[in-house]
Amino acid sequence: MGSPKREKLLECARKLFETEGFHTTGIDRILEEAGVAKMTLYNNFGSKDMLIVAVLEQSSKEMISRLKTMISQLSNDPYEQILGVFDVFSDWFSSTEFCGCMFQAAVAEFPDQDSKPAQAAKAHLERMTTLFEGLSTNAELPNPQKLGQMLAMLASGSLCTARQVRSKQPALHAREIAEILLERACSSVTTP
Amino acid sequence: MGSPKREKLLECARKLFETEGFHTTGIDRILEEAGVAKMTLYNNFGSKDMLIVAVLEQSSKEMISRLKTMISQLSNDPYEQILGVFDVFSDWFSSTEFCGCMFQAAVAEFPDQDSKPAQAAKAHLERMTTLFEGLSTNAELPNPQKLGQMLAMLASGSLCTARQVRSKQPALHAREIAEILLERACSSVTTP
DNA sequence: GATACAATAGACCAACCGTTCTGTTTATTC
DNA sequence: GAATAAACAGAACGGTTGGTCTATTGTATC
Repeated sequence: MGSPKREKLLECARKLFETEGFHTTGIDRILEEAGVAKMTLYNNFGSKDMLIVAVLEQSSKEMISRLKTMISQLSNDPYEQILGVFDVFSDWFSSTEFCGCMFQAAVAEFPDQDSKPAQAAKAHLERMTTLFEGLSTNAELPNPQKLGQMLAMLASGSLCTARQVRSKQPALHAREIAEILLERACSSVTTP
Repeated sequence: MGSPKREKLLECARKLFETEGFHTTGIDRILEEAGVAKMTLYNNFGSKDMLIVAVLEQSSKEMISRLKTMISQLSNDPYEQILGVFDVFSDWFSSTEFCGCMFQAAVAEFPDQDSKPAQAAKAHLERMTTLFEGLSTNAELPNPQKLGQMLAMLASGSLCTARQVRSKQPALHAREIAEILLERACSSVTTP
């Protein structure tokens, strides 16, 4: 399932798409960076768009699973794990490599919602929402679905703000808001 | 200051950029839609990028001023006016024309932060933040700067979520969170 | 050593891009 | 009515794009 050339292609494409955008980075740039022939790209992925989709899908799954392991390392308490997501974001935003969220970029660069890249980006949003919803359920909070959507929106907001201001502050603010949100949800169920 | 041809160009360009993206819509599409000769574009704006900048600047000023008048029509209370922003968003998201926030799209399509379009998009974010900060100051809430940043982030989150789910729900959720935030900020100053 | 397969480099393609240039038409102003 | 300037249509420009084709090279397996 993953030939070394294919992996190299995915890795370089991801890096370039992340830093320079999807439309702006040409096929040739990717090939040059990966040290791979043109036909290997087309044999493996079929087209540039499908390469983009493959990059998005791989990145999404990788990000979600990494997020899950990192927050589970931080705490066993699902309540703390929710806040942990924003701690992970905080570190991410602080790193020099950070240049915004690929999936938000994909949504913007492929306005046609029916296009494959746009659908891949949407799938990621749903995974993030499901992640938050699951954590809210584990924390036995009321209305976990709504809370999941709110937290995912908060995460999106911090991501797209961080892209512009290039600081960890949006993550800190989002965490603070999430804390208030959880506190309220918690007290609404423990006190009448 | 604004020749009719120039206005027509700006209007059509805005519509096309909004619905189909900046890179994807070519010069020729805009000219065809506006019924304008190529040289009029280059005489008025110099380049495609500068046309984009002009569109972004005009749209930003228009949006901010429209937002201000709409929330002032809703209420005189700055507290209610803050929430009013999300009511305006709610209507916006519900409309069939809604296809996401131009400025977030610009940020994604121009990853180089030093590029003119990216700077124009950043200027808009600052205007939004300043708007919320001003309203928070008027409402005599503590730490209006931080609150302004939080509310702007909330607005961004609702915008980029709405682009994907195409519903008013993100606006409703953001409004609810904003309400909680204001309530807390308010009580922290009235009660010890 | 022969066969088969994968990957290579690089020429090649049509299409499109943003931009410039040319020559003509229209409208405004004196 | 002449002069000036703006807008026009459209050809042409050089460059880039995603994608295809060809012919060659390496590398396994039998």
